[in-house]
Amino acid sequence: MALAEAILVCLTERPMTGYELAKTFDSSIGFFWRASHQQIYRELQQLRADGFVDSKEVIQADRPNKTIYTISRRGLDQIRSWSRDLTDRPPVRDNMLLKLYALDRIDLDALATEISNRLDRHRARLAVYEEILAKRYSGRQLGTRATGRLLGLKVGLMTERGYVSWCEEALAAIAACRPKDARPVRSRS
Amino acid sequence: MALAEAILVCLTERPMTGYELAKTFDSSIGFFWRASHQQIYRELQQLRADGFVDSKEVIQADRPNKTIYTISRRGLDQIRSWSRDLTDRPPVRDNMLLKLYALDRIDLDALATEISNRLDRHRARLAVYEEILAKRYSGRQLGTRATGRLLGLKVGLMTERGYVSWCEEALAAIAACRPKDARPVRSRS
DNA sequence: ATGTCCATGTAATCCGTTACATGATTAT
DNA sequence: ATAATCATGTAACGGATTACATGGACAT
Repeated sequence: MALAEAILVCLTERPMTGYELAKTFDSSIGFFWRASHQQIYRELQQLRADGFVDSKEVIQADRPNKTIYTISRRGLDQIRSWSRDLTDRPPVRDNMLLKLYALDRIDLDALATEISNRLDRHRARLAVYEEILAKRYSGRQLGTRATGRLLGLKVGLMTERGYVSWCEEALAAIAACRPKDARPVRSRS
Repeated sequence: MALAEAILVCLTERPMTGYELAKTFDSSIGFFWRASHQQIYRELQQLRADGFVDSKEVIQADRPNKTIYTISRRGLDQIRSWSRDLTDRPPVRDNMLLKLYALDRIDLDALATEISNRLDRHRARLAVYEEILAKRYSGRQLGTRATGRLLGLKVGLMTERGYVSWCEEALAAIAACRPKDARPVRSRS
């Protein structure tokens, strides 16, 4: 299982609490690996038991106490040894593709709405990636770490760009499947 | 859960046994939704209990008996009503991207091997998709069902093409991270 | 007053993977 | 002989999702 390694990888950046990790899994590393706070707290117990992280409780006045986790030497070794396991691409399970596969049996309006929602999300995500690209990776010499981040970012850019244009094409193709229906509003002329 | 609907969608094509369904989930529909035979047999029990499929046992002489499943009226309704649930993109969890994110902490040779393996797979899958495109969707008028299938195929083509060129770029970038190492064989000149 | 942020958890359920099991037929 | 194909399952485990729970601080 790789949730453990995803957390360890985060902690190579800096020591963090479970809460901060959970937030990180909603943004940066979350682009590659999704995890909820419940998963993270559970896994942190395990990582501590295995000696991959050290923990230190910090008593706070106004706020709840917190526990800061730091990656240990054994944790770093674990990342390296995990990196030698060759994995395959993750399995695909996408409702939208399933719906397309049965396009003649489903509600086309609902699917059009779904694709349109996704189009919005892909555009928004693409904008985020393009901003990161411009701000952090423009025309500089990159070290190993930054090279890896940039390659990951490029997977994201490629994916989002691909889906943006695919969604546009799909919406047009699905609209063409219903030539008899009234088009969704504003087709009054 | 959508495994149920994935099976129902398959059964809109024709009645099938669990075994045939399992094979289908290794090819055509398996490009969009992976499922093992154990999952399928378990789910078929449930679908029958819910009245979404009808089953008929066929006694065979030379071979083991088999059970043929047919989608029912209620099953078709279920597909339609499921198609109205708006879902979001599936969560990403990819070891390879995680390794990239920690490129300075991992074994670069192992990652290069992993990416190279994936490159082979992406090329092979792309060839399959291109053949399907040429054989089944060249220059004809398409009905609703075929339109959906073609749109799905295009997602596949886009994905595989993107990854093929990304893998090539990534291998070059990772090789450039180790300028001091002996290049993997045949760098004798 | 209502909601968001900080900060951490437990419990139940569902889903997917891996391993184990059987047994005849047909192809190399 | 050996492997693949046909055909169907059970059992155990582990990971992910969803729901529930607490409670103060601070902003609108």
